[in-house]
Amino acid sequence: MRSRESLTDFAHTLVAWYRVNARKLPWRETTDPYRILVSETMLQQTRVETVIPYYHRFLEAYPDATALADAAEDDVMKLWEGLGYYRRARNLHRAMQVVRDSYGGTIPDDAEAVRALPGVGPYTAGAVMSIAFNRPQAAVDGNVLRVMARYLGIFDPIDLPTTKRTISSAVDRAIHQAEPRLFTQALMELGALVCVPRRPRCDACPVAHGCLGRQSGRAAELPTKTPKKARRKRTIVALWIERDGALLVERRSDDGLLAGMWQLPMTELPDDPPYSEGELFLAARRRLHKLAIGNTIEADVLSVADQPAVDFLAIAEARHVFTHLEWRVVVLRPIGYHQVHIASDHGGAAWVPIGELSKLVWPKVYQTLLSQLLNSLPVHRL
DNA sequence: AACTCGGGGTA
DNA sequence: TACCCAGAGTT
Repeated sequence: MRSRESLTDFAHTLVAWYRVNARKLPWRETTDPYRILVSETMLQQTRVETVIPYYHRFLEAYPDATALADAAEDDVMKLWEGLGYYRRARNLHRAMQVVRDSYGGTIPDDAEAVRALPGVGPYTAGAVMSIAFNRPQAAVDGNVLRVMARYLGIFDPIDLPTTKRTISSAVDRAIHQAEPRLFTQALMELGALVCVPRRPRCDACPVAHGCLGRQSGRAAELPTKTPKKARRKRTIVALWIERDGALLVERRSDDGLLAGMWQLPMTELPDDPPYSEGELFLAARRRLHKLAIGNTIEADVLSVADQPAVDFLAIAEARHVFTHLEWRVVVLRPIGYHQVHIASDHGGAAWVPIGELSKLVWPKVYQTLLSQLLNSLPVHRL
C-alpha cells in the first residue's frame, strides 16, 4: 500500500489537473444535495451524454426533494422512460418521501442517513457526501476502480468485494489530503477522459509517474474482472389486436424485469430459440385464447386452442439486448376471424385508444415496435 | 459471491 | 460481437 506522502502528492496533483481539465456538466453548477443525488442516481451504469437531457427535464418537473416526494409514481416513471434500470426511479421517489417525512424535505448532512435511503449504495452515498457536503468519504465507481487498479498495480479482479475494499480504503485515505468535493470528481474525470478502459492515454496523465500499472508496462490490461456468464436468449410472441381505434395492451408485473411498464399482450416462450413458425402460432393462439375466455367471440374457433383455426400474420419483429438476457420479439396479428370481443378485465389486458398510448410507460423495445407499426401500417380493421 | 436489473456508445 | 458505463438490491 502507498505511503501517506505519495497519496498526498497523488491527491494534490489530481485536483490541480481537474481544475484545468474538468468538463462543464449540468450537475457541476450546483452543490444542492438533492440535485447531486438525482444526477448520481441517473448516472448509475449510465453515460453522461445519455443522462444530461433526462437531468434537465427531471429537475424542471421536480425542482426539490418535496416536489418529487409529492409526485405520482407514474409521472416519475414517465420522465425516466428510456433511461433504464427503472427501480432507480422508484427508489429515488421513495427516498425523497423519506426525506420529506423524516428530514423536513432537506437531505441530511449525515453519511449514515444518506446511505440508508432507498437506492443509495456505497458509491452514491460517498458521492453525495463528498460532492454535495464536501465530506471526506470515498465514492468508488467503475472509473475509480479502473484508475486505482492501474495506479496501485492491482491485478486481482475488481468485481471481488475484497478488491473493492482495498481500493476503497486507499481512496478513503487519499481524499483526506485534498478538498473532497474536487477530489472525488477529479478521480472520476481522470477515468473518463484519460485513464479510459481501452488504450489509456498515459502520455496525458498527470499522475503517470507514480502509476504502478504503467511502470509494469501492463496498464492497458488492467483492471481484470472475473469472467461472466453468457446471456440467455428468449423468444417473445406479442399480439397486435386493434379495434375501433384502440389497441389491446397489458401492464407488466410490479416486480422483476421492466416492472409495471406496459407492453403488447405477450407470452415468453420457455426455452432457447429457435422456434418454428408453427410453434410461434401455437403460443399466440393460446395467449389469444386466454384473452378471450369468458367472452362471446368465436367460441368455436378458440375453444380448442391448439387447433389452427385462427391464423396469424407476422407484422413486426425486434431484438433487444439486456445485460443478462436477449429478447427476440415477434408481433403477430390474428387473421381468419371477424371480430374480437375482449373485455378490458380479462387476462390483465386493457383497451387503450391509439392516441393515448404515449401516455403509458413503455420499454424501449415496445416503443420501437409501436412506432414502426403505427407509422407504417395502413389502418387495418379486424 | 452470484444474480438481477436497461439501454446505448464504441472498437 | 463484446465491453463498458458516476451501481444497488436480493439471495
